Amino acid sequence: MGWTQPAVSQHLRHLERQAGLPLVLRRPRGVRLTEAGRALLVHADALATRLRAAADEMNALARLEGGTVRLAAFPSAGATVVPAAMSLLATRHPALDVRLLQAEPPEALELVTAGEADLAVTFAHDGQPFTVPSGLVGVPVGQDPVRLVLPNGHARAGAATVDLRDLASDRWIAGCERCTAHLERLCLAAGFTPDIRHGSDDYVVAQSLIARGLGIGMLPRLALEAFHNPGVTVREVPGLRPRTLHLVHHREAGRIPAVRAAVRAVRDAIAP
Amino acid sequence: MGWTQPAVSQHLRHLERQAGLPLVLRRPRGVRLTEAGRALLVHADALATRLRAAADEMNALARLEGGTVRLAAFPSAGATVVPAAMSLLATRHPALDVRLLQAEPPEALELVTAGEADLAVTFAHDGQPFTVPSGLVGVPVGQDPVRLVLPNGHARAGAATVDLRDLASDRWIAGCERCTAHLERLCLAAGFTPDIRHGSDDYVVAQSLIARGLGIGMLPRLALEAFHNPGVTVREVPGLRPRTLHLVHHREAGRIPAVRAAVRAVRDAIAP
DNA sequence: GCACCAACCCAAGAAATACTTATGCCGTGG
DNA sequence: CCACGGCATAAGTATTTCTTGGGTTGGTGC
Repeated sequence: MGWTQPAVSQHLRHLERQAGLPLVLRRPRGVRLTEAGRALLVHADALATRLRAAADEMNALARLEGGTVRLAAFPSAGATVVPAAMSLLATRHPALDVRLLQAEPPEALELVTAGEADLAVTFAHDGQPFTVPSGLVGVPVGQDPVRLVLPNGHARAGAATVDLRDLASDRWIAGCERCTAHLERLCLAAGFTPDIRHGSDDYVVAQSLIARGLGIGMLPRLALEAFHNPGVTVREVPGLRPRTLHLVHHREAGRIPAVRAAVRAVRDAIAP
Repeated sequence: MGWTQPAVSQHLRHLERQAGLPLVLRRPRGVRLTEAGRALLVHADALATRLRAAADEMNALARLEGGTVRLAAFPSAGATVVPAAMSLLATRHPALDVRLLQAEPPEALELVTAGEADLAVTFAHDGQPFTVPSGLVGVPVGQDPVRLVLPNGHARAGAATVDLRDLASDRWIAGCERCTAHLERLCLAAGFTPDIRHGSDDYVVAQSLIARGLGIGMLPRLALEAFHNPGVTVREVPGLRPRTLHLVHHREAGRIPAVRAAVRAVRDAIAP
């Protein structure tokens, strides 16, 4: 073990003092274990084995040959970039256990705060302040353009691009709470108050309503990548700023290999 | 645990450096274990449990609430004082496991030397040098008077005591090797060479031979306590020195509680 | 909004522990 | 008889570990 002989002697003496028993008998050619010594050796071997097991497990976690990372993502990400990222992770670190929890950004942040998720995939619309609960940090990982979604055959569906002001008299289908707020702000800037008739944060539901001509709406590209109802037409609105995607985790969690790997994978899935 | 807070912090930092992973995440109201931290905690708990088990076992051995002591004893002791001692030990330390190995003194010493017995019960006749193998120590624990054994009806059986010189023309039954040597030395001192016809270190055999009138012999009191053939008469020989009983163990074994207890018990069994 | 408090970190020094070097003893074997 | 293997002891040094006395941060109560 790279120790000198007196070091061993002193350890032994110390052990014997503590045990209150002789552990070895000194004999002509070396020492011989006493009954107590043999008993202690069994325990010592077990302890050494356990220590090694602990070190092995720490190594495995550090080298991503094990461990778990829990992702909280909003639906349209959970249907697009997150599966892509999970696929990347599966090839890079086959033993890493990745778990997905579906949650809209506010709840996703709560999950991370509560320690029930390691990483949240969130978004913020342009103009919305991107704030995270204290103790968490967020890193932007990409942008997601917002598109206008019209029923096929809508008056403006023929043009390549559409100006918001041309839609002042349309009926609207809104999305989640924050998306609705964003929509209202945009329309206000364009000089009108949108006539919101329905609301659903489910992009399949929203597209069904739109396809039936019950209104028009705005959906991010990710949602349209996840699902595109053939009854709707997608158009760009010049000047419409994309929403920003973020990854949020505990301030210190960036040092956890599993979290780092997940962050990298999501980033790579968004911008290959 | 009686530690100040920085001490804990430093230990934690050290552990994290060694593991290469964060073990806790610092949060508003205290820390929270990471996955690695939880994994390590499981190992730590197991280690602590094992350590306690080891300490408990050492304590049990030190307090004689367990453990084994192996006695090597010659037959006449094994039939008398050793069972008495074992009985004492059983009441004093019910959990102590006492094991008896039968062996004449020379082999008994070998057993102790070889580590196959912890304690040897031996004897030495007066005048015989009491030497133990180096590394072992012997403590005298009592004396065992040697008696003359005659067939009932022997010419000298009528007297209360008998002088050796009156037995110069008798036929003799000898015992073990060392007893035979002792007998020859005694007779030589009395002025004759004994006519040894038979030899047996088994005191039952020897008494059977004597009872049949095939010779006379000398037996220690312990042997006669163990067994007394009604066909023989026991007489004292004035001036005949007793043999000395010894306990022999490894030089350092005196510090082993089980051995100490056994020594005490044998001594108490001999001289209550 | 401010002060306060809890919980943690950091740096430096003090205390305790662990290890090494140097030496000695004992028993064995050539 | 001497040399050597194997261990013990003593003293000095190195290292580790703990405490003391500072901060910082973020939540909480007035």
